[in-house]
Amino acid sequence: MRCIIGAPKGTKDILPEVIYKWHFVEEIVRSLSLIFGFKEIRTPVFENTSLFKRSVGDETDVVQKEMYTFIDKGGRSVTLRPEGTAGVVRSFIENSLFNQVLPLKFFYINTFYRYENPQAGRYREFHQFGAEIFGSSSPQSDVEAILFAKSFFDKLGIKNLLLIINSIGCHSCKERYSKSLKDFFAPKEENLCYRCKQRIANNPFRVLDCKKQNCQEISKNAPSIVNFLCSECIVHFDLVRKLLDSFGIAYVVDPKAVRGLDYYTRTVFEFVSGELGSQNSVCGGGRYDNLVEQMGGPALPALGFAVGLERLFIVANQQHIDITKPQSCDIYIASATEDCRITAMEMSFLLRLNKNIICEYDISNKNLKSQIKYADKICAKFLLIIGEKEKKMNLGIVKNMETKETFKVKLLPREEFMDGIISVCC
RNA sequence: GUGGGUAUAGCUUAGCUGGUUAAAGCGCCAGUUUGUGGCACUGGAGAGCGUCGGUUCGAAUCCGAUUACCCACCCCA
Repeated sequence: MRCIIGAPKGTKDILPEVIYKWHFVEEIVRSLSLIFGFKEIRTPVFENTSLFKRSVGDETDVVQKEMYTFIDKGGRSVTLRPEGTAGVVRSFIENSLFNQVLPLKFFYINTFYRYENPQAGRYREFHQFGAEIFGSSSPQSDVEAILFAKSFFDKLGIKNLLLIINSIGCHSCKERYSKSLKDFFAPKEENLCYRCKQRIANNPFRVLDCKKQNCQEISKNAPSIVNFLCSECIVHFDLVRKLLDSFGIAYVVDPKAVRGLDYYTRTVFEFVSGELGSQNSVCGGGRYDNLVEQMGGPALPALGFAVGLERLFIVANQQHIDITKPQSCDIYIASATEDCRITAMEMSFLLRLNKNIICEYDISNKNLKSQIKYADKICAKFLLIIGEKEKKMNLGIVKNMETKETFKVKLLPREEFMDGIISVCC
């Protein structure tokens, strides 16, 4: 059946039958964050458009073509968040969190929005678990972030992820590299595409990403970032690698790994999976040492990463990671007559509210047989039958649906009833 | 934004070269004698074939457009 109005393109409902998987993953995020000292932060779903333009970068694809931007009734341009870092950085500065003891570590589980054509592992609304660390420039914090992500995957039982790392240099390295790229591209400007001609001036790194044939050809011989790293950046990257080595974390250095968001500096990393189809990245992140200052805050180093949860589930399913479905009904209370039905209802509330037992009873006037069938279908562990004769004798029949064993319990007094149920069912 | 594929009951599908009330399995609902589930049997509800338009005496079957989904490019998680 088709609803008159369907869900927007690229969005998905998460139905009750699978929500427990999300709860499971979210619970791992929360418990792990607690242990690792990352505190949850919640920021708005929408921000002022300029926030993303300035932080993510005006020339990036995310800003250029993927943002859900609209004018609100007050004439303000606002945008549904396409990523998590910008909002957290904004909040960090706006709430003067830099005055607290540093470093500070945050995590979030949020929805994000990108106007893209959906495909495997890509949606217009998607979920990310992300983490950010503010106030440390040391390689330890890079590895702290990487190990946090790694521990999360390990805890879930996800295997065979490849960790890719690279250094794209600090502000001054990028500056020098940028200048070199400009010098390289300038004489060839005529052969570049319209967009790239503009990019040379604004953001020459993006020319390297352009997929127009001509631009790609020209980019082939462009200088590589590797040759522009300053000694500090080289030392930093070496230390990151040494730390990873000493922890026995396998990784691959890929000099071409460049994150598509402008704010990244120095270490960038990514966890990729071979079980994902074309969108093979489950986690991406890196350092953004200039962003806080650039957004009006103090000059503080920072870094972070984000895990795409939809993609994570694809990998988890591929690897048959089993997440046990929680019990949906402990006891179903069936009733034979109208009068018994009321008793069933009373008993349900007693058990629910006093004993935390997941308890169901008939709310649709089914006959006894149908009620029992229903109890079976919802996988009730126990069945309590309130029968007419038994009720007169102050008794109810409890049946273990699996073993078919039956027991009798007193209905009154209430305390005795509840104790009786507990002793039989727990 | 571009390219390819798909579009039939809740789900998975059959409907060949156009022809009467569109079919099956699963699921759902009800019943199979008095108050007890999972099996079996019987019956029932449920789609007018994504949408709009065209060709035709006649279309789920042909053509066009459109939308959505799947996959890919780009980019990202």
